[in-house]
Amino acid sequence: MQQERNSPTLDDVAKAAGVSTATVSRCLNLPDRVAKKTLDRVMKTVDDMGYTPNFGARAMAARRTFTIGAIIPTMENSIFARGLQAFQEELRSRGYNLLVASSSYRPDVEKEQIRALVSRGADALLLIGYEREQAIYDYLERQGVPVLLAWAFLEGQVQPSIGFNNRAAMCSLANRVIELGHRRIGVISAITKGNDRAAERVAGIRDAMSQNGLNPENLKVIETPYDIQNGAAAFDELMKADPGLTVVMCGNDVLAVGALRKSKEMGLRVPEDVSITGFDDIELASIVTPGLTTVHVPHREMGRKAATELVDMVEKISNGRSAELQASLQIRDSLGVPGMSDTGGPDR
Amino acid sequence: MQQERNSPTLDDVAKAAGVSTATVSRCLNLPDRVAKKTLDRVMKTVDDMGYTPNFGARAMAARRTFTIGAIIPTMENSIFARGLQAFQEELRSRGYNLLVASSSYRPDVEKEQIRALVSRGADALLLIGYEREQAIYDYLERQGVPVLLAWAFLEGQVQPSIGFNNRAAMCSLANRVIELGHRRIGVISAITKGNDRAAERVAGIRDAMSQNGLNPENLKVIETPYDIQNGAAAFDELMKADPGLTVVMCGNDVLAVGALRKSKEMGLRVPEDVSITGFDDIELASIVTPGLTTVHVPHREMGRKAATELVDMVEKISNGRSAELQASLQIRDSLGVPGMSDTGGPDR
DNA sequence: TACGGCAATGTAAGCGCTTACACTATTGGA
DNA sequence: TCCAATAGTGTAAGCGCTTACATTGCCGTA
Repeated sequence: MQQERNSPTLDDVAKAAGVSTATVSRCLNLPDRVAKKTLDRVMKTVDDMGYTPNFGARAMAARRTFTIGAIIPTMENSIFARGLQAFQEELRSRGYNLLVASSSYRPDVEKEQIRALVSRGADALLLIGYEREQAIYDYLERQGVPVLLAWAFLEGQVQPSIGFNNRAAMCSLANRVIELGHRRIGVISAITKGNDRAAERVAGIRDAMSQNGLNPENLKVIETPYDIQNGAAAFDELMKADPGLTVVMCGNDVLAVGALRKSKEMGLRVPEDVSITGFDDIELASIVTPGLTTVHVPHREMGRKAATELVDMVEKISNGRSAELQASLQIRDSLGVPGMSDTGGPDR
Repeated sequence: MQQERNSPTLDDVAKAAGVSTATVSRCLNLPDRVAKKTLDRVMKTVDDMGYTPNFGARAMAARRTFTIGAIIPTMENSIFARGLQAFQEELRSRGYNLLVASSSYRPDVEKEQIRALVSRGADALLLIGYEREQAIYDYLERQGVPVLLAWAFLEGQVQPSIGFNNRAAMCSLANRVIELGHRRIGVISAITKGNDRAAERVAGIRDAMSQNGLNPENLKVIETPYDIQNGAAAFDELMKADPGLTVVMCGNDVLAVGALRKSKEMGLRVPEDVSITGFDDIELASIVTPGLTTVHVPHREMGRKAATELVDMVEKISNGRSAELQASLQIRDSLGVPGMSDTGGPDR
């Protein structure tokens, strides 16, 4: 069961090329410290032998990996995909690699993944959102691993972060909703426990209600895991509990798409009978019919900025600067004025 | 610029617990070879110090990583997400980890990623499709790294693979299309160069044409990269070049969704004016309106089987068994009979 | 009582690499 | 002509872990 790898080592290459291991190593890492002639000969040998350096050994000796780890809640859906793509591209252009892990929105899994990435020698870590045990931040500090948070930005937090204000963004969408005349609002949120983004978004809706003289207590909220099916089920539950709802605001586009689909099944027209809004502006939002009114998040910009900042942190150019990006409303057709329906508005 | 990590090492733990490094290592890896009392004391020390083993060092000493690498063409879209998720779950239950990389459908990038994963000590590799330089297989063989291919299955290939017959699957969909009366078929395919799945799918359509007495030469094919926008553009081009097309078969669902959207913009009704089909049956396929008729691929099953087989290969239980899975037609509303339109069919 | 056997632990040799330091030519300036 | 500076290369000490082998102490048995 012992793996019998006989891949060539630095030593093998050195012998074959008739130089010392130091020289081979230099050819690979600091080519201009080596005579052209030697370099050519060594590189040819490297190619001929199909030599690949052993990452573990290299990391151990050099005490760096040029690898940055990122832990996202989910790979299966595309919320983070675009941002991560940009993150990776930027990282690569700076000479770093990306190691991704996903936590399935589970704090215990995230913790495990953090240890795994540290164990693998990640030079720094990108994490999503603020909310996690303090012990984790302590651990990371002790290990000397810089961390940057993304997809969230809150004044006065200790941890450096690149993101936007989820609460304010959702509040501004809710204001728009209320402006249009909606009074009876239902909410389908992701599970807020352990997920500050989700919690902040719901809070943003309540803010808007208060600002407009509505009682936030009246807000009906259903929490459910990130999944189209769940969005559909939640919509059903919400509408059955209160058929007078004129708008259902969803914590993310995926839930909103589920709601949209369910509304169709229930024979409700959107936005005539009921309006639906999302959050994130993933590609799907522009594809469904009607197009989803949502909050546009600057994923790519966030990914790019996070990458440059994190590299700066690793290279001690910065010791962690936060940046707030702006999310904007993306108005499409799924949000309308209440009471457009022939069957009579709820407030007649 | 030198990272001054002072994270505790095995040695530190050993000293603190008053035992040798060997004992600490055993506590971590073979707990039942250690006296209960010692074990408890050591584990407590490990916890207290926040010790995390250094993966590189461990890999080097143990000559195994319990990590399996997978290189997929893209993370951004969800074709592979579901399969990969299942792959990972199964891997985890067998005590292995997954390391993912994406190649952006570029052979050179894939090659680089393969080296990177080998360099990181992957015990085995999962690759998509057959088509790549022989040199890569040779390299992997020399390195002693088992490989399994997925998402494709072809008789008589040397490499073990878990997948389905793309050609036969698409052929069966095309047969259905022709059965319904379609004669003028347009195709939007992914780039076939370096992508055997894409090429096989187009070939499958030609097979069906031959079988039904149509001339495969007449098939109009546009190749374009995997992206909704591109699908839309290709649809536009196809329909402008030949407005008489009654059906556009797409190489995957993403392109099909693009085509669907474009058809709407062009004022063409689906399937009355033109039918559209996809391939893969990603979630999106059931969400768009009309629902996409497509080929259902057993992603999860494929991921699961690939994981068990790959682990068996690493553990020398198997030296590579192939398995063919069945893809099936998923009939929805985007495929209809030609000439349903009031505006007159092409063959009036 | 003596001793084989076993359980628990320790000792130390690497695993494949980087890099500080040492060494040898070579070069150019005084 | 001599010497300092410099370029090119080699030597060897680890980096943090696993594991074969050696050692120790204990038990049960003859």
